[in-house]
Amino acid sequence: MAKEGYTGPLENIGCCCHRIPKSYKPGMRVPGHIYATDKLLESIRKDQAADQVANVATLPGIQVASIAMPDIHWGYGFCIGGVCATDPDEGGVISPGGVGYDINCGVRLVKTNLFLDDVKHHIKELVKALFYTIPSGAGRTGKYKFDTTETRRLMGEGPKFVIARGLGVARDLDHTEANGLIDGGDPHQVSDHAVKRGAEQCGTLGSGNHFLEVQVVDSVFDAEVAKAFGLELNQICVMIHSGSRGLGYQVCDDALATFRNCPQKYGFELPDRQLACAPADSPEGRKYIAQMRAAANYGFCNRQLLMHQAREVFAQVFGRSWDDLGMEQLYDVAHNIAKFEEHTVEGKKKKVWVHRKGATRAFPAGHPEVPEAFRAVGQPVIIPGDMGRASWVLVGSQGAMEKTFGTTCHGAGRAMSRTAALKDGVGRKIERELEHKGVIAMASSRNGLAEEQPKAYKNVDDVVEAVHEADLSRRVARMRPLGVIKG
DNA sequence: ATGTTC
Repeated sequence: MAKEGYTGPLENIGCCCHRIPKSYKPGMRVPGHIYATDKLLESIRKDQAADQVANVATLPGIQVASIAMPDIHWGYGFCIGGVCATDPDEGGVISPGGVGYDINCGVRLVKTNLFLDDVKHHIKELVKALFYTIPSGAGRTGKYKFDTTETRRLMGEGPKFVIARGLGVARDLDHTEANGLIDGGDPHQVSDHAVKRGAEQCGTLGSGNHFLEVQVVDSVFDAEVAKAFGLELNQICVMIHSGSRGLGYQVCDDALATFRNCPQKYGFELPDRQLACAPADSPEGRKYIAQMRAAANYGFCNRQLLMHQAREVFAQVFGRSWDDLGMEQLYDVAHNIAKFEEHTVEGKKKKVWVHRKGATRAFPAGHPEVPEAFRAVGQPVIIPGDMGRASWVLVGSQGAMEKTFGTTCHGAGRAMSRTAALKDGVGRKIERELEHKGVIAMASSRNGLAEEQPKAYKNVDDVVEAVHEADLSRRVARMRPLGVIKG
C-alpha cells in the first residue's frame, strides 16, 4: 500500500534548513527543522517522514526543534534520520521509537596500509573469504558463543571484555565512540529473552542494510583532516555496518510494551501510538535507559568481533599479520542511540536526552568527547552509502553543535520501499550489474540484494552535499566500494 | 532493523 506524501508547509529558512511551523499540527511544542537541498526535498515529500517530524515536535520536554537530516525516510513512529533532544527537568521523555529497533546500529572504519594496486587482483578471493568467515543474514549465529552470564558481563564492560580474550587490542577502544562503553548501562535489567537472543549472535552481520565492505579512498576533500585521520588517495579500508542484532531488537520490543500505558499514567497525549515514551526520570524511563545503554555496549562488541574476523581474513589472504597490514581502527560511531549530553540551549548550558535515530554524532574540534588523536580537527563521522556508489568520511563541525545538538546524517536514506525494490529486481542479475560497476558482492539472500540495490537509495553524495552546505559536518574523503558482503 | 506476522 503506497503511503501518501507530505503536502504540508516547508519554509526555507536558509542554510539548507526548512521549517515546519508550530501551527502545522495541534500540540507541536517546537517547530520542525528539516535539513535538505531542494533536490532532496522532492524525495522527502514522497513519504510521511515530514509528518513524523511534526509528530515528534509534540513530545513533552522537547528542546528547540524536532530535527531531521537530508537522508530522512519513514520509520516506526519517528522518521529515520531524526534528532530529538528532551530536557528531563521539563518532563522530557525517552522513547524507544526515537532510538530505533536496532539499538546502536552504527559503523566502524578500519584502515589498512594496502593500496588499490595491492588488492585489485585479490578482490574476489578476499570477498569470498570474508563471506565464508563472517556469518550474515537474519537469525544467524556466530562462532563466539557466550553463555548468558558472559553476555551480561560483555554488556556491562563493552569491547574491553572481548579484547581481554584476545579479540582486539586496547587501542581499538580509544577509537570508539564513548570508548565502547556507555556509562549507566545495566545488563541485569535486560530481559533473559533478550540476553538469550544475543548470546550466540555477537560477531554476526545481520541482514537488511548491514554490510561489510572493502573500499578504496576515491577522493580526498580535506587534505589536512585526511592526514590527521590517516587516510590517503587509493588506500584500502574496511567498513563495517551492523548493530545489536536480536538483543537490541528485543530490548526495544520489551520497552515498547512497558511504555504503552505511560502517556495515560504521566498525563500527556501522543498523535501516534508508535511514539510510545515515558519521562526520562520515571521508573519506566530509567529502566529503558539502563537496558538501552547495555544493548549499545553489545553493539560495540558486535562490531569489535566483526572487525577481528576481518583482520583474520586479511591476514590469511595476504599472508601477513593484520598488524603488519596496518589494520588500525579509524573510528566507530553509533547512529541509533539516545545520549545524555550537555548542550547550549538558548544561551544556557543544560543536559538533554539527544535521541539520534539514523543520525550520527558529529562533535567539532576541541570537544572533550572527541578522542585525543582527533581533538585538533574534530570527530570522524562515518557515512555508509549504497553498495554500488560510495560511502563517506566526514568530520564534525561547530555548526552541528549550534543547530542540531552535534548531529549529522547517517547514510544515503532509502528512496524506494523494500517491496518496490524487490519487485524492481525480479529477473535481474544484480551481482552481475554490480560486477560491471567494479564491485564484487556476495549476499546470503537474493531478495536482500534486490532490496539493497543502489537505486533503492538516494545518492549519498547528495546527502553529504546537504550536510556540508549546512555546516553539520565537512567532507573529508569519499570511499568507493570494491567488495561487499551482505545479509 | 527483526528467529522479517507472539
